[in-house]
Amino acid sequence: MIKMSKLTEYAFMVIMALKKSDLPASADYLASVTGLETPTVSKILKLLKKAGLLESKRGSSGGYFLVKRKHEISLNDVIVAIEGGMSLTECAEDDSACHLTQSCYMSAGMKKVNQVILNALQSVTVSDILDEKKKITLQIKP
Amino acid sequence: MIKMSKLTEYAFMVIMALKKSDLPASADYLASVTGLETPTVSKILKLLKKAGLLESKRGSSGGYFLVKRKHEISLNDVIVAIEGGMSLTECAEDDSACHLTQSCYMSAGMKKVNQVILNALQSVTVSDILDEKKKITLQIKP
DNA sequence: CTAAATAGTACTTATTCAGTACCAATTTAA
DNA sequence: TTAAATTGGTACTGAATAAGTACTATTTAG
Repeated sequence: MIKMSKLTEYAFMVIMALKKSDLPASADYLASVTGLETPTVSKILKLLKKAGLLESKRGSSGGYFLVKRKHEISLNDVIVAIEGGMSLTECAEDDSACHLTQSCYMSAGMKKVNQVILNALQSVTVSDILDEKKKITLQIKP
Repeated sequence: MIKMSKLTEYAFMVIMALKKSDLPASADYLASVTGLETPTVSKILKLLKKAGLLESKRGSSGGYFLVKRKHEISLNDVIVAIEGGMSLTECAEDDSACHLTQSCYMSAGMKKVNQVILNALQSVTVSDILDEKKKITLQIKP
């Protein structure tokens, strides 16, 4: 089964747990709210920060807080932050990644498929995922 | 990086190598054509057969042959055959797969995103991937 | 100064992936 | 009828990746 890693799933839960308030939330607090282990939450928070999705404040009463609203964070943003993105094949994003390039001609076609999937992932935001009532309508252009 | 497994990539190469003729091609022959190892090709062929994408004939001058045309085999068919499909999260296809169902509400939204990706994978055929000149135009409906 | 919290690194364990090996069953062709 | 070619199935091994854990340094508020 092709799927996102557990860590990425957890990342959505962590983002979910972050309120829009400017008060930083500690890794410990987020762990207790989500039911995940603190080190796991901590690892996720660092990756999300590195990707610019949230900021942190050190020291006592420090913690993490979102710098974007949930409807400004796409599914793709989170996937890129945690596992470096999504691409059906290596060659579709880097032609030199395959030593069979000479005998294999999937690359061009795969790129197009990847683009479609990428568009889908970019069109859906975290807030879309959380709000079950909102209809997700996607406009995919080839 | 979320991506298909190597075996799935190889599966496309193997299908590519199969001519539309009714003459069966042996695993050995397909290995030499694709540059892959025979046992690897053999494993792929068995999975593809199990999924109904091709048939086999035993004995001397036996081998494997396609039962569908390449434009009738979708990207999704191959992914399902080799690795059981694609679903961003377990919960999106099986609610019982997650013990956090009580506290996590991604499921409904994820299902929608998965549906979009599934549509994309079903809309593209093997022959689309191989023919670089053909424009892939997708009609995705929410 | 002290407590609380992030930052960073390194390590361990579990799971999956990729590849290999072997033998049984079947069919064709000589 | 016999031998060679080929699929069918299972089991195994090593490598790569993922997941979780542990420890220490750094920063900040009070």
